[in-house]
Amino acid sequence: MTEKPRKRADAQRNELSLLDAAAATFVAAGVDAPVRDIAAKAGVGVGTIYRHFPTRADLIVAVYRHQVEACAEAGPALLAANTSPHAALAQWIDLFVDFLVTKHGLAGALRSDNAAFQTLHAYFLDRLVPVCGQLLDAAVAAGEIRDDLQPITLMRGVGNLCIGAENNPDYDARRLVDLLITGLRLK
Amino acid sequence: MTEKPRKRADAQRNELSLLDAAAATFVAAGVDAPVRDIAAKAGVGVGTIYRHFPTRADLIVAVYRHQVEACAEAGPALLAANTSPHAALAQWIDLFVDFLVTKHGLAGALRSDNAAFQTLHAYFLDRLVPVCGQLLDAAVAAGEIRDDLQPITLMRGVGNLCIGAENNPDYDARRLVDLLITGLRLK
DNA sequence: TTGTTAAACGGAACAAGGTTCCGTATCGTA
DNA sequence: TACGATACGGAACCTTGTTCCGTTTAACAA
Repeated sequence: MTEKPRKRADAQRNELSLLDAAAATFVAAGVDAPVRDIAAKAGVGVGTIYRHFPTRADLIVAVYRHQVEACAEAGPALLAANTSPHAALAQWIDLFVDFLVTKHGLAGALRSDNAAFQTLHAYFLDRLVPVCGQLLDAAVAAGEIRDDLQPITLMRGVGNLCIGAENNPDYDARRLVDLLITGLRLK
Repeated sequence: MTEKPRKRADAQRNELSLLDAAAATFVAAGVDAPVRDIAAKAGVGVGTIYRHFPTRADLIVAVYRHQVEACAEAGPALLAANTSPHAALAQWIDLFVDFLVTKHGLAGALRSDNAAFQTLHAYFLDRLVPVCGQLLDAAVAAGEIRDDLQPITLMRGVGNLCIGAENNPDYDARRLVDLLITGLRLK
């Protein structure tokens, strides 16, 4: 039962190089950076990228997995630390916005209907929507907000608002997200 | 002074065909449809497209100009027809959302930082931001909403919320825009 | 009508990026 | 050390945007 087809040493090495190179390239040129650039920076051929990460989304997910996990785990923690669930929700959304606006092009990729980004989309949604739902439910239960907004709609809306938010002087995504969360309140 | 370098008959004809073909193609395949497809549908070579419409944005603007103008003109009309400027604002935004969500891919194009879409961006902003500003000012003057939101930020936010809204069952852009406008209210 | 010319046309050619494929190199093991 | 499986590299191919130039055609004057 315990399969153990351990990967070859060179394959493990390359996977690491690729992750490093991708992280660096994403910072410098955004998550849409050419595959060839990433391969070159990692010192491998393009074939090697596709072997390890069949789609760009797989690579992006691998690079940001830790941060997404951290965000997901912050949800319950914030709920526990705040007396007002609405405040916890606002803080959590803020965390999510922080994450998105510092990853050049990520919000846009999340939105893309390109098949290659399907995995990315699915991962973010699977991991974060339940957390968002928890916060939303708590706020509804506390009578702080309206009860007719689906977690997935909120997540998508916030994601959309973050598109193109990086270093754009006359577009304040955080501000808009804040208005959205405010609009959620009853009364 | 009155220059009259009238265009050649074939050029005028082709421009019309192109506009028709583009409109049809945009409906069927979105505003990102391949240039070659549009050229083929119009029965002209790709060179002819570029001669008439140097960038894709020029073509998009030409196709949707009438509708954008109509939207712009609806602003003052709604203000005059409503006793509450906030209600007028909500209705106007609704018109804008209607326009965007029925044009597959347009909201995304509006957001693109690709140089080719610069003109599109500029046209929409030039034409609609002042109208939005007028509505916003009136609502502020009536004491209905907070006074610290720039028209351009609002327009961009609404545009962003409309990205990917076409036939997507679990994403209700209109709903989110509504929350945003609600969040604007004082109290 | 016909000749001349500037305007406009078509589409081949080129560039850029994604993706596939297969001959070659390397690893792990007997 | 030899051998099979695994992984690698990068050329080649596809799609889409964009440019360029030889050819066609509309406009107009003689």
